[in-house]
Amino acid sequence: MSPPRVRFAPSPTGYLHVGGARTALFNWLFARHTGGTLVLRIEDTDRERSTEAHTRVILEGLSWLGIQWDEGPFFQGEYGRQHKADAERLVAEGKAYRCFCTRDELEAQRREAESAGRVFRYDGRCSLLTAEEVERRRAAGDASTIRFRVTDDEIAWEDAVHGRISFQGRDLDDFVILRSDDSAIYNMAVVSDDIAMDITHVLRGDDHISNTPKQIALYRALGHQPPVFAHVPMILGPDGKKLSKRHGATAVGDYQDQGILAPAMRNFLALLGWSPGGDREIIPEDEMIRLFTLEGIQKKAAVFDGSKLEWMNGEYLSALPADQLVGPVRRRLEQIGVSDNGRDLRPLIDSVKARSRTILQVAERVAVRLDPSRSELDEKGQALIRKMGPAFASNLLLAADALEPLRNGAWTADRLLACLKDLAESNGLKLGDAMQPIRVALTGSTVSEPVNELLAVVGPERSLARIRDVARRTAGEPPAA
RNA sequence: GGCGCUAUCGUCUAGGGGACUAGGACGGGGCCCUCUCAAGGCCCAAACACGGGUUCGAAUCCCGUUAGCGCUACCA
Repeated sequence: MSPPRVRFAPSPTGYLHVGGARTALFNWLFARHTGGTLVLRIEDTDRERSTEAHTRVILEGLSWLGIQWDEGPFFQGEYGRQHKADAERLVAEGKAYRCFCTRDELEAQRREAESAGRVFRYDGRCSLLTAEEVERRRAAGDASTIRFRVTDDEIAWEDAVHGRISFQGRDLDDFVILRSDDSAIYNMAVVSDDIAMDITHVLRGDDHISNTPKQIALYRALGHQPPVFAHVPMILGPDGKKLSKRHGATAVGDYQDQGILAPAMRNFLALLGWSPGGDREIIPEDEMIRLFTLEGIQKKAAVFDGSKLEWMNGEYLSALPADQLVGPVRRRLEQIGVSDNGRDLRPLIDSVKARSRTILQVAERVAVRLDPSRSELDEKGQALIRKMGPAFASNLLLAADALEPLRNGAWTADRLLACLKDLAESNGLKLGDAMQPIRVALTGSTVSEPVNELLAVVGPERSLARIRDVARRTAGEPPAA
């Protein structure tokens, strides 16, 4: 059997949605796993809503996620002649027919059916037209569409994720395949293109299940073997409804902006609706490709859980060498207007990345270490100052004096720790009472890397200046109640 | 309404008739470690939608019910 050919076919009517991104990811994983080919096709036949900007954003999103396509991008809009030719061929073979019903007439029929409590299905009246009548009306310039003639047989297929799915032909009506302006309707265009591109496996959202019988009927009418269909489940918001704008971030670009790492996003998305079996959570790209199978795809829709994404991102962040974080962190620093003064950011990144979950957090914390005066006192920091009372400022001053001698050349994490321990001991302080005020002074918060390491990355000048500054400004605090 | 799909902890999932006292992960809670936090270690709470079958035996197979979702355009 020749290697599979799959495709990802987004319409450029919006940004790259996480659902679309996951569909693309599954196609890519399948292609890589099987040694097949991934074709990218932009379905831009909806002229009203498609834009080049959207196309570009979608392509960038895919690239960011590390999804490379092997062929394309092709633009469906360029294949209009083929779509039309296929539709007309079906008419010539009697498998489709010209329909002269206008939208208004159709609308009236629909309303009538509904008020009678019936389901509206096109009754096929135009299929009764004689060849002469059709010719006469076309010659007269009457607009017409082409409708596909659906037979009553059962249409079934073995879906790679759902198993056997079947529809009855009589539940379908004769659907339009070519508009009166000669452009193809989605189902026609897709089938025509998938045939032309030799697509062997169609992996797409399961909201397309009800399109599938129509498409299979078209394949058969066109004399082609339908591909294997694999309908992947939808992604839902926390309320169980289809994920949409009102659930917050839904575009992959949003996550990129929030400081999510591409490998984390990819890992998270892969596990939404697919499982290699067993307990795997963090799965590197090559493993993922090796383990990916259609059988591992879930039937059930999955809820997008942002907190798990963040956790996973934190895992990737901690594991990533600081080297690879310098670029993104520097970009973010520029965005928030912080200069790195030409400093090597790696030690700073190393000291904060284990405690961070996004690049944004890393950058924020690096910024504070670059310039402690940027820190903002948070609630816990305020609570500590209240609790310690005058001791907060006086311990700070004590520390500054003790640390002063290390200023020239001895400002290392080891020496700083030893010095702080001595300080606590000789003044009868608990280690925490010596350390915490420094932490708060430098970061505004009671949470950070070990204080000696913090001091080391901030450096002697800024540390000492900041400690004394904060000591001076808090010296007037009232004693604890 | 019609047609279709789906149903295991709050969430993502493991599970393919006995290995199930239903496992893991996120999130939540507790303890240990500890200058704080994170990490790490240990522990706790938390699920097979319901009802019928089939079977010696059912989370697993079948049927029904219920619920959720999708589609039902000269949109894609």
